[in-house]
Amino acid sequence: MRGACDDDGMARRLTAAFFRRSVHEVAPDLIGAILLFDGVGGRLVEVEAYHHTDPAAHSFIGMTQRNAVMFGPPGYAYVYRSYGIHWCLNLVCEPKGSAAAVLVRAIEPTAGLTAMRRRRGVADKRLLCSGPGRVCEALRITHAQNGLALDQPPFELLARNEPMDIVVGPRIGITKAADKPWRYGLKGSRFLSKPFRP
DNA sequence: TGCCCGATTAACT
DNA sequence: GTTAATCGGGCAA
Repeated sequence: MRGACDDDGMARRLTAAFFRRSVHEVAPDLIGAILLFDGVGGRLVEVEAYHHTDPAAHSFIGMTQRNAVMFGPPGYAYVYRSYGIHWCLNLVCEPKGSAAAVLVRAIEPTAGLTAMRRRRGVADKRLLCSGPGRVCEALRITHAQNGLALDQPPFELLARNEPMDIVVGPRIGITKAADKPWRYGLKGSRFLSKPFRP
């Protein structure tokens, strides 16, 4: 999948076709893409891949009320409650039925900094979106956004227009399949939720 | 119905 | 480094 811009130089909007591929192709291709919600957001610098054959995935046990969106078509938001406190945003991938998704773990803030600081209650730019729960608080994403299409407002998702230096490592905060290197990040970014071990 | 636990975070020592 | 906060999902009973 080419990550370049359109002929007219404008950033390309990511649609379902972008997501209808292996979650392990989509995840690294998302690094560097711009994710906005109501105009607030920035550059994706850290994501993780999940798939229904993966014991760590919510979809591993089969379709339930909570994970139903994961089993639907690609290009939609799956939002779930984490630890009874936080919200986490996933982008559904692969053809319908794969129940695969990419977890958004960290964003480099570029738009709506004032709103993010107000919502998060912190001033440090590095603490605004460095973690899946922080991303949702900064962008004000909750269960109300579960099932929304990613290629239309209030979401806006734009492809990166240049190659990125991607680093890979084990996923964070899981106990099952913890050895799988399905965490992807932008090399050298100061906005990761945790550093990648060399 | 009850119990256990989690794709987390912030505030501790 | 450790731990409390906080609550819905999933499953056993």
